[in-house]
Amino acid sequence: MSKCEQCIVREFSSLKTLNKDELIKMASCKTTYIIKKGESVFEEGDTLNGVFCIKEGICKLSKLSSNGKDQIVKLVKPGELLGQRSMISEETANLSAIALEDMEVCFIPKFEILGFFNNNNSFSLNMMKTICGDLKEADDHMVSMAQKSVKGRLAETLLYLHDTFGKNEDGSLHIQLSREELAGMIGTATESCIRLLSEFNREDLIEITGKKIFVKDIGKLKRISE
Amino acid sequence: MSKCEQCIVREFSSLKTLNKDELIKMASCKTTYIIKKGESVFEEGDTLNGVFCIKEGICKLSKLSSNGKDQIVKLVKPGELLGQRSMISEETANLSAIALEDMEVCFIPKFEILGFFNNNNSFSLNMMKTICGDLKEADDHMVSMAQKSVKGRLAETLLYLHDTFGKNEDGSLHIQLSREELAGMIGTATESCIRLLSEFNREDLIEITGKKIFVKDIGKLKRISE
DNA sequence: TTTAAAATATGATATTTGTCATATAAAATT
DNA sequence: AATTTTATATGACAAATATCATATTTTAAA
Repeated sequence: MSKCEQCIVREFSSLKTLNKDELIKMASCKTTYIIKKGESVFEEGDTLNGVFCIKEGICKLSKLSSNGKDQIVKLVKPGELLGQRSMISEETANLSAIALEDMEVCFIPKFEILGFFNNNNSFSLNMMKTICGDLKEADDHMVSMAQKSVKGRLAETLLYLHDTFGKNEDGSLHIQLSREELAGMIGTATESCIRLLSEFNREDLIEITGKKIFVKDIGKLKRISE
Repeated sequence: MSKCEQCIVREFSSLKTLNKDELIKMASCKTTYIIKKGESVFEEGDTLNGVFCIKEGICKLSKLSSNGKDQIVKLVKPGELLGQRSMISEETANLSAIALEDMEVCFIPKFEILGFFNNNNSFSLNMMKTICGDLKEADDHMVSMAQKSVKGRLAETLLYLHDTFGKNEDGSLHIQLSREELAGMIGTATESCIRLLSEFNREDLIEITGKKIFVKDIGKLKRISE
């Protein structure tokens, strides 16, 4: 059982407000899991009796739409928590969490989190702020979906991936999504997504080499996204 | 200064977890405002040093998109609170709140709410649950926007208005939006919205008499929305 | 009441996007 | 290495949606 005190990712989530004793207590309750790429941390409809803290690996939060397509609602990075919403609402999960890379996550049981809520006000407030941040993101995302063209959404998403997950040494986007997943993020058909990527490539906004995507003209992409 | 204890709408929001003393304290801090139809409670970018509790009247929460159109993100009813997100995040308002009917709202200052957070755990938890509920709604709404056709979204929205705000005595939808506002809810051009309403009317899914809309075939609308 | 302005409605047309078919390339399996 | 499966790519076409023009109706204002 590793010590939570020393875990670097703790710095990024609401868990940073916990004191030494609370961290020790948490370390004794937590369970660590390895989730392989493509596997789920949890799925829509699952009951979550706690939250997951991502130590390593990126995952997608997606929802199956009534038309049979998977919409990716959000990408989640190390340091962030998963499943707070369902746990707090006492509802089953509204989204599925699927690993885009091999992941390492720690599960922290509900009673532990509720205990922190009761005894540590800055923890509650911090968690509330995080959820409020998610809400703002979701509202903004909704407006994009409703008001922007598919092309605008693709440009926006490429910039988001670039800014949020960074580049590899060769300059390509660090995060590698399949065309189907990218289409699932922007809410369009896979073929449309591929077509627009080719168009962006032709117009030198990006460069495509196999699975790798290089963002070449941030300014123009920004203009297209607006 | 009216007493919050006796205010019926208190029953519907997180404020229901407050005890008698807290309510008396709140009553002495609050300010009541009358907002006429079309006026704003607050606008995008405003700094909110507290929350508004809606005593009467419905309002829309909308955001101006980069294409110049207003997207309606949510409608808010009496009993609900406005502005919690911005207050908790300590950010300026992300959305504008505009009255769709004459409204009566009470403003409760931030220090008061933060005091309740500190002293009343069930208040914090309840507020957290509300925000989590908003987040779930927003995620679901986003998936609809991304995956459904305009027709599906219109059907969905009509059912939502029907189920959430009810009917007048004559059977027409209680809430009356302009075609432009309805288009702003479903994220489409006003003309497209009008055209589809006419189509629904022709196919006897709804009946249109001037501004009044009568939902006639819930089953078919449900099918179209999926 | 008359006039002006705004909202609703509809047609014509252009653009965007989805669907289906098919080809090629890449990855996984035998 | 050969074969199968899956992912990517592109063309052809259909369907959905936006835009622009204009008519009509409703509402607001003079």
